[in-house]
Amino acid sequence: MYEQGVAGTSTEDILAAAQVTSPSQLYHYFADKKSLVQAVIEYQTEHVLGFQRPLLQRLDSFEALEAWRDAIVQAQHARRCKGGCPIGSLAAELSDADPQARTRLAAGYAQWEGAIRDGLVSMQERGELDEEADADDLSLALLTALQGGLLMTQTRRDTVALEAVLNAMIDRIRCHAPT
Amino acid sequence: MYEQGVAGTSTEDILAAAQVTSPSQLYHYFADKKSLVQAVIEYQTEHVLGFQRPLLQRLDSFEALEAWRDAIVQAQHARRCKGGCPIGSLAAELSDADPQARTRLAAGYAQWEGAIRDGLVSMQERGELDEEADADDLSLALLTALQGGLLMTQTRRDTVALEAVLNAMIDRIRCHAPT
DNA sequence: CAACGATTAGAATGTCAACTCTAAAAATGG
DNA sequence: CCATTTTTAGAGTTGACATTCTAATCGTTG
Repeated sequence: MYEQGVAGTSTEDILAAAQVTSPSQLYHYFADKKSLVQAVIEYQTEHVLGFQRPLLQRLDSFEALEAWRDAIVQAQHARRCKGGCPIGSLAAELSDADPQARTRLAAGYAQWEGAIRDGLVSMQERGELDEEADADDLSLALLTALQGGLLMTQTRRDTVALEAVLNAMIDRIRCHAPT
Repeated sequence: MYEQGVAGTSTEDILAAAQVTSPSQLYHYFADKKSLVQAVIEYQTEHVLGFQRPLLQRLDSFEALEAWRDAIVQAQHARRCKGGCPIGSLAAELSDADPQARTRLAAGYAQWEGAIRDGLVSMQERGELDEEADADDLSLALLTALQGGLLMTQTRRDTVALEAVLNAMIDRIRCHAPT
């Protein structure tokens, strides 16, 4: 579903990917495709946060913030700029069509945003960032910029736009740095 | 297709929207659905640029930049935060699946980016913006941030994230303002 | 080992979507 | 106004896809 989209993934594709022979297995564990998609959203949210949290939890300096940026850019290169964001791709396809999916995707974004905010707050606690900086606002803007960067990466097949937004946002955060 | 996605739009939906009774009409003017989609991409690109250009061509001040931001936020509210970006929605759905579509969408983004850059350059010419500011870089980052903002708007059903990125980017550009 | 629930096969069904075909109507133009 | 091309109707074909059904197998427990 990440590679071909939800609509572009048939039950047969799912069976093949799961190395399973009969659709009855699929329908034994999932009521229908929609509830399987819900599970996919949860799975991808875990996947993304599993990748992001280790990087965000040690946000103690601007170097760490740049390392986070580099890891993301690096990951896109590794998949040859295909695929975009696992959450963002689902969000674009499902937000308008499936209200339950939308709710779950919004929750995933909220978690992600929270992880970024925690990182920025820890930078504030260490004195790397001005106490007056609005961590809520900056984390939301950073995540949003990242979403745009990943979409542009997917369409342009290069990470130039992704690097441009992330650098712009990091520079903006740096405006709030002390000293 | 903007409302339901390309995959979610059937030939019958198209006939109904075009107030046409027979599929033979559709296939008289378009070879297949894929080439119709190509036409949709071109149509939406024109549509977006038609909305953006008037705002971007008179970018002579930060007030004008803020007016651009406000018009976008306003437009999202008008459609109750549904739909996202007409180009971005297609980009997310088609970039990986249809190489021709991807190329055309990337070209659409390039045009849009160019329009933003022209606006920033005109600000430089009027002395509102430092000559040393990298208009290429800023315009790409601004468009990318906007794409993320529109996607987040669609999923969150509010424009908070959109406003946060756009404000962040405008503030960053303001760092390059003289005086 | 018997009985029962959980799991799996695999064929089958019904729906819907993309596209085609034949022929009729409508426009065009000499 | 006739001939030719363009456009439209509308039924029909084909294939794919989500889902279901019956029955078989497997695992577990008394």
